[in-house]
Amino acid sequence: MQAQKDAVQLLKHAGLRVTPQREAILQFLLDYDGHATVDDIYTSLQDRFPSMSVSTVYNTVKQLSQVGLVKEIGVGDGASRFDINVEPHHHLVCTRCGALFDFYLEEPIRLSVPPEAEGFEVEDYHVEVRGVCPRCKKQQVS
Amino acid sequence: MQAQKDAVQLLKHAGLRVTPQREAILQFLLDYDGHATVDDIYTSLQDRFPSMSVSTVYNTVKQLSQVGLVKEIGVGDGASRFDINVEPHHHLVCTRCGALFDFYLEEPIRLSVPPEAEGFEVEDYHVEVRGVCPRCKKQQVS
DNA sequence: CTCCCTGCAAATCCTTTGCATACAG
DNA sequence: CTGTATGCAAAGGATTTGCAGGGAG
Repeated sequence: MQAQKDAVQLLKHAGLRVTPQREAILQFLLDYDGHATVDDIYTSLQDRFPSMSVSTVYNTVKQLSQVGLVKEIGVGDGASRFDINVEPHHHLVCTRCGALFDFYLEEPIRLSVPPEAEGFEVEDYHVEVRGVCPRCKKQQVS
Repeated sequence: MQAQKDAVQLLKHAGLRVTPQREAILQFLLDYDGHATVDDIYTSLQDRFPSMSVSTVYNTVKQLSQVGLVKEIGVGDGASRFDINVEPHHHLVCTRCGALFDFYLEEPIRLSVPPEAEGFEVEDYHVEVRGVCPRCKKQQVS
């Protein structure tokens, strides 16, 4: 099976031990269309791994994100979400329903740092655009 | 006293009832140099309002941010922070020490939204730049 | 064989909620 | 007066931690 092998390879290549749980979690994220929360992962894998604990999911996603296989995105309140898309990209967040969409910047940001932060070494940045998604716009009383 | 009056005026102007706690909280934020957490506010006002409860602080900052007197910023993990600077601006976050700096964009972002989000109505956006602040850079073992 | 991962439960942190009382307008 | 804010305590959700046993390399 191609997909399963991918997860294993990715883990090995990242220098992580390959355990059934890790493989399943990574595979789940690879297949998942969207941005999964820890709970999404945990719940969805209950069938196959009834004994898997939440902390394992937390441990795993934390390590996956440390080795750069996934990206943690924490927008607004509630649970963090995990994104298999590790390319630099950003997010639209619907303030009504919480939906999350990826988007890309047409050009990189240019920032002017204040004197106190002179010399700040930028590692990464993330743009969170808040607004109303098309679906919620339609449902608005007009 | 000039400063105290400011807080009262701001509250009145925003249509909020003026209570001693609200006045103190808003005043604290006006004077605070940085981005205070609920706990910062709560702790700092313990002297003057030993009986003030945490929920009052939460209630108050929530309302202040609803009327636009402060801005809530939630970066990464941990507690939300509140910013008296309500102009559109963005933040540098130090991944080592958690320090937070304001910055401004030299020009607004231009985004390309994906087809699924066609028609997304942008209300606001916030850029979170992660990296190493000058102080932490110096302390790095070199 | 060794060390890391897992599972479990408890703990922690941040935030919200319900309700009775007190106070601003 | 009336309605809202306050204080208190308890609940809630997300995440972390400690520890013993199990499995990967």
